[in-house]
Amino acid sequence: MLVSAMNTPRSGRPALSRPDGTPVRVLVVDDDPDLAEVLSGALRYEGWDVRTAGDGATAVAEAGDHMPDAVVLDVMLPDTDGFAVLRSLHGVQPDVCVLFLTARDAVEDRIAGITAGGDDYVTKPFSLEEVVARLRGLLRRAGMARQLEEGPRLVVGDLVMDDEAREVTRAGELIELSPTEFELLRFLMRNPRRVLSKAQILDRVWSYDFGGQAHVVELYISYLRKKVDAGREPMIHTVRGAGYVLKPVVR
Amino acid sequence: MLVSAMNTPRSGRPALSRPDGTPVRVLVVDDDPDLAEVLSGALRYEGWDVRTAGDGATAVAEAGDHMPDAVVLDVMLPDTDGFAVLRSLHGVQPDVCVLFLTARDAVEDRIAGITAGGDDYVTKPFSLEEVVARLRGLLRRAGMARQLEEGPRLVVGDLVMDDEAREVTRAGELIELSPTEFELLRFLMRNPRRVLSKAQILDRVWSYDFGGQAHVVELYISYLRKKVDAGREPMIHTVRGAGYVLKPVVR
DNA sequence: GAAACCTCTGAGGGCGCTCTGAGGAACATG
DNA sequence: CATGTTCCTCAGAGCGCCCTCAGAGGTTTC
Repeated sequence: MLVSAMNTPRSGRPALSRPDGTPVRVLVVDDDPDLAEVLSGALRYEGWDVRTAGDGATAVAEAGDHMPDAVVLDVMLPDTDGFAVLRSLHGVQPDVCVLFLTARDAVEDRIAGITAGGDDYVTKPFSLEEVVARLRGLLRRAGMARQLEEGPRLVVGDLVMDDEAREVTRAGELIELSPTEFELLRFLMRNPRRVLSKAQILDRVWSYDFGGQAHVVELYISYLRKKVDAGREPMIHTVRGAGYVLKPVVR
Repeated sequence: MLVSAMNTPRSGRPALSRPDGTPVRVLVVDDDPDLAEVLSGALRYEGWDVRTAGDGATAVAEAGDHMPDAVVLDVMLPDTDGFAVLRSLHGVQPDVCVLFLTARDAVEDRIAGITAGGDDYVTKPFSLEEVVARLRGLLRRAGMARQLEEGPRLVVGDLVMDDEAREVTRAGELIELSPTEFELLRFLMRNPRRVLSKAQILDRVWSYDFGGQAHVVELYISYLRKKVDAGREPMIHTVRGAGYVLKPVVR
C-alpha cells in the first residue's frame, strides 16, 4: 500500500488551508495502528497537518493541545464510547468537524443525530478517496475553503463534477455514473495531467481490504470511457506500462 | 479557532440572522448531555450561535450573560421546574422566545397557557427537523427574519410548501401529506439538488430515539413519490449507494 | 366505541452494480 | 514477421440495494 510521508500536497494543487494560511489540522483516532498509519499518510498527502491517537483519552488530550479543525474518529475505541468522545471534543473545541469510522453491521447502532449536527461517518471497509472526500466536504462546509480552486465543483476541461449533487456533466450533458465509477472519476479529476498507476488507483479508490486484481481498474476505466469519452474527443488516456491520465482536450 | 465558522451555516444556506446581522443566539437547556449535544449540533448547523446549560440555575445565569434570542427548554429539570425558569428568563430578557420540550403525557394544559404568550412546545421524542422548524417559526414571528430567501414558503420548481398553513402544492394542485411525509418533504426542499443519505434523513426527520432501520426512509420516499411525482415529471431521484435528491424539473 | 388514518415491520422480487474469466486487439521487442 | 506482453471489452454470475405490497399495531377522529 502506498503511504507517502510527504508533508506537502501533491504537486500542482493548492492545499485546502485555514483562513490564516496554515495547513488544515486533522486528528486521526483509531486503535488499529496500521489503519491509523494508512489514514494519516493519505491525509498528509493532501497537505494537511496530521496527528494520531490510539484511544479516547489521548484523543481529547491531543485535541486540547493541537486544536484540530477535524477529527477522524473510530467509534469502537478501547476506553470510551464514541459519543462521549464527541461531546468532549466539542467541549474542547466547539467548531471541530468529526468524521466517524464505523463497522458496517454496527451502522444503525448509535449514529443517531450525528449527521444532523453537520458531522459525517464512513463505514468500514472504506476507500481513502471516500474518507478524504467526506473530510473535504466537512471542512468546506465549516468555512475552511478559503482558496479559489477548490470549491464544491471539480472542473477539468469541459468536464464538471458537482460532489454534493453527485452530478457529472461533460459539455453540459449529464453523465450518470455508478458509485465506483464516480469515485474513480473524482480521483482522476483531482489529479489531472498526472499519470496514475493502477496500484495507486486501487489503493485510493477501492477499499483497503480489497483483495482483487488490478484488472478491475482496467474494467472501470473502460466503463468510464464509454460514458465520459463516448463519441467525444477522448480525455482518458492510457500510458502503456505506467497507468492512466486524465487530460483536458487541447484547443 | 475559526470564528467565521460560527457565523456561517454549515449547510450552505443563508442563515436566519438578527436585525444587526449577527447570528441568532440560542440557549439549549436539557439535563441529558447527549440530547443537548445533538440539539446544539443541529442548531449550529443552521448557522446559529448556540450555548447549552444542564440545569435551571445555569440556564438563567447563561441567559443573563449571553442574551439569547430563543431558548430551547426542557420542562423536566433536575433543580427547578421549567416554568420557574421561564419566569426568571422573562425577568432577564422579556422578548426571549421559548420552545418547550416536554413528555407526551405531561401537563398539556399548563403548556397551553404558556404558549398563548407566543411561545411554543414540542413533545418528546421529537425530530430535529420539527425543533428547527418550530424555532424558525418563533424567531420569524418575533421579527428575526430579516433575510430574503427563508420566508414561510419553500419553493423548488413548481413545488411549493407553506409551512404555517401546512400546505403543499405542485403546479398549483394541492397535495395532502401525513405528518412524516410533510417533514420528509420539508427536509428535501430545504436541501434541493443535494444528495441526502438515508442516515442523514433518519437523523433529521425521525425522532432521536428511533431504533429502526433505514428501510423506513425508502418506504416514505415511495409514499412521497406517489403523491408528489404522481404522473408528473419526477423530482425525487434515487442515487444508488448514496441517497436521494430533490431536483427541480429541468427547463 | 367504531372507523379512518398513520407508522412501521417483513417478505418478495427486480434490477443495477461489481467483479471474474476469457478472447482478442494493440503494442513492444526480437 | 513472429512472439510475448499489456490492455480492452464482452458476457455472465452473484450479490446487495432498492422498491413495493400487505398487514399488524397504534393513534386520532368523529
